Amino acid sequence: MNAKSSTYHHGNLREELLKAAMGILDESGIEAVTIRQVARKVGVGHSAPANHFADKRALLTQLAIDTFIELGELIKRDLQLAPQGLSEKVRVFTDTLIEFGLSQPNRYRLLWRRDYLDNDSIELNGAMDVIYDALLATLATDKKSNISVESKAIALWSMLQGYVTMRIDGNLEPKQDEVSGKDRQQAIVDVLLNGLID
Amino acid sequence: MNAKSSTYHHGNLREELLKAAMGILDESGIEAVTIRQVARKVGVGHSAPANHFADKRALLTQLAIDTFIELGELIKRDLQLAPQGLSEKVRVFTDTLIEFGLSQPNRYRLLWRRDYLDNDSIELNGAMDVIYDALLATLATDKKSNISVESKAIALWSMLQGYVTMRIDGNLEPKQDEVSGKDRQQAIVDVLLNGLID
DNA sequence: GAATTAATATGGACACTGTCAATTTAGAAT
DNA sequence: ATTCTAAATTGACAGTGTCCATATTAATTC
Repeated sequence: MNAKSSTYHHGNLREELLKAAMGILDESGIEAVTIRQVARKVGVGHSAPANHFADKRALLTQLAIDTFIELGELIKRDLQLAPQGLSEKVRVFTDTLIEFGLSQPNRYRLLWRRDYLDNDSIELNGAMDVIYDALLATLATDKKSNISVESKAIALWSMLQGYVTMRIDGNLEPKQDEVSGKDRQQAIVDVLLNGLID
Repeated sequence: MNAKSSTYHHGNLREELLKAAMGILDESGIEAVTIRQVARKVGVGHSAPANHFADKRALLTQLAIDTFIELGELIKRDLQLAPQGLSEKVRVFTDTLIEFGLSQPNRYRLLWRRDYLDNDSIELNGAMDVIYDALLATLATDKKSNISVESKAIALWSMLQGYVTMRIDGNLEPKQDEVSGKDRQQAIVDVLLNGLID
């Protein structure tokens, strides 16, 4: 009844669990996110989370949804501030996404760990579509029409996905391009914009 | 002593464990590959594998090494048979890699699951380098020199990595390009070869 | 306001995991 | 033959996700 000791019913457990889980994810990676560990961090019994998340997958899916939303907001904001040209917008899109991935590696990784997520989640797919649609809309202004917008989007999306994953996993050094001296990420976007060969 | 009943010392357990583990991987995915399950399948105690693999990571790493070697052989063979032109060779490289990924999805996925693998393994990195070097060697014949070969290789490598992953995970339908009518995988290589915009 | 119902939290249990330790077996080396 | 060593065994431990019966509290109904 008093302000302190209403301990049994937490009142806000769902949010607290998500916050704790996200903290563990950031600090120690997805492997460290266990139901029991999250419960311990919040100071609650190991079965309490079951009232708010059907299973571990549901909890992780919510984390992924929140992360997609966060990333989508960033991208939409940066795209609006970007210069008008297509290549400038493409660069802003890639820069924002790469920057996010490198600064929040564990959250970014979670986005693609479909083995841990509920792939049929409407919310999850919707939050991802927001980002993909922003890319489609950007590329739709292109005049080069012998290849569909979809293929262009998939090409860029795929390249980014692969690049960020490899950078995060330490498979790729953040070196500069050996010829142009530009950042590697700028160089590979150049390749896509201008083509691989003459 | 007789041919049948020398049960205690298996004699060939390491190979059998690898075979069984690969079978489980193919059938049920990496999550299903557990030391105990593999041991059960071979018909041996749950601690027997410890004599041949220091831990689960070592076993999975060996599977990944074998898979990289297998894929490397395919790529080298197909590249030799390919026509001489650069874009033709690039297409053979991508086709072989995508075909492998789609037909052996669980093995392909394992290759990039660095959280499950011993990333410092000389053998593992060496087997991967064989493939990457083949790509570098192919691209080195290009005359377009305002971007380094490394950046080109990373761009293509990244795009393939992302594309196959998304295809395997069901994130991408195998539809044809909406304009050219070509296969999607051919279309995105077109994007890379010819550039995104005019 | 009292009684009932629904939501939420608890601790115990179960089957599973990877890994460790002590023990047994069998082949190899001396 | 005896010793040594590699390879297998079973048992144990701590950890996991999830289910279950129980306890507590909040909300709803009468």
